[in-house]
Amino acid sequence: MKAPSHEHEDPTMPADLRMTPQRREVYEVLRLSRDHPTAAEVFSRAKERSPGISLATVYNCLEALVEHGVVRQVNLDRASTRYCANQNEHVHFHCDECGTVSDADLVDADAVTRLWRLPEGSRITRLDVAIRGLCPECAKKSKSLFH
Amino acid sequence: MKAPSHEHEDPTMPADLRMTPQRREVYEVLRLSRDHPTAAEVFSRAKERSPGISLATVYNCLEALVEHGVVRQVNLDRASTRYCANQNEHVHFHCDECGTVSDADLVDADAVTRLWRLPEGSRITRLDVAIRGLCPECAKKSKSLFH
DNA sequence: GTGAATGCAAAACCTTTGCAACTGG
DNA sequence: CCAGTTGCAAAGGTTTTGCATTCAC
Repeated sequence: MKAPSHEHEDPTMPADLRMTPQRREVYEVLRLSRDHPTAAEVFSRAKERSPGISLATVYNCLEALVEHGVVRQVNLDRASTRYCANQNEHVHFHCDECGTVSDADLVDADAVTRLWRLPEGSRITRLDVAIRGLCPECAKKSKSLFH
Repeated sequence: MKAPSHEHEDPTMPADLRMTPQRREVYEVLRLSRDHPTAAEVFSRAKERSPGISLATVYNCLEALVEHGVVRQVNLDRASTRYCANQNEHVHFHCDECGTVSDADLVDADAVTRLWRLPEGSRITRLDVAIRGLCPECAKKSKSLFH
């Protein structure tokens, strides 16, 4: 039995997001990346398989994907915006030493809103948490310098 | 009895931070501001009392103050970096509607790090939390549109 | 006195925009 | 078919930098 031939119907994509080869490529790059690439990095990876693609288009595609909720933006200080296709509720851990950005999954969603004393009557729509520190590898190295 | 004349000895300032009129002015602007001004806003407020000050110097001063731990940077998405002199452990609440940025005190800092599954062996040095939503005023207005 | 900070302008950097050509649904 | 997307180059806004001058300690 063959699979149905409606291969253009990607269930992970919102129906109102017009799919172009470039958007597919940009999304594919992100789906295969675990390192939260910047727009420039997405551009250079996408160019390997789609040489004609332009940086402005990569920005356009990323914006469209973000607006449709398929991709998340990651902003850390003033550095270039990074992007990830991980749709789980998670926060970002940024290593001060090696600069890598990794995901940390949410364990207790209910407890989150009790951690801060918000003004009475305010409503929360989004939570951006960035944790900085040393990743396990760098923590081990820095420790070994002193022992 | 007069106060001692060592007025240059500001106990809130680290001894190794060389004080210049510009740094004093920039810090004073921030101390008197509750609205987390951007560098450009600090510049324009500082100019009122110190007309000779330059934007590059404001950036220099802010950098020095941040590095010495007297001032905190506030980054929200790609918007201009904002600055605050509030040294309490706190997070930032950003209203989607009116754009204001306010402080929210942290109730339980230790709990924060337990809400997410961090990589085994990682060490935390800093936590940046940005909460987005509607401030009490805007929440009230948006509610009244529907009732 | 001397290393560090200032002010100015120019550069760097990331991101957005204007526009003609093209294309997905 | 045609609104929406692309690619290019140019513009935009924020932040940094080079350098001569000035200043705080």
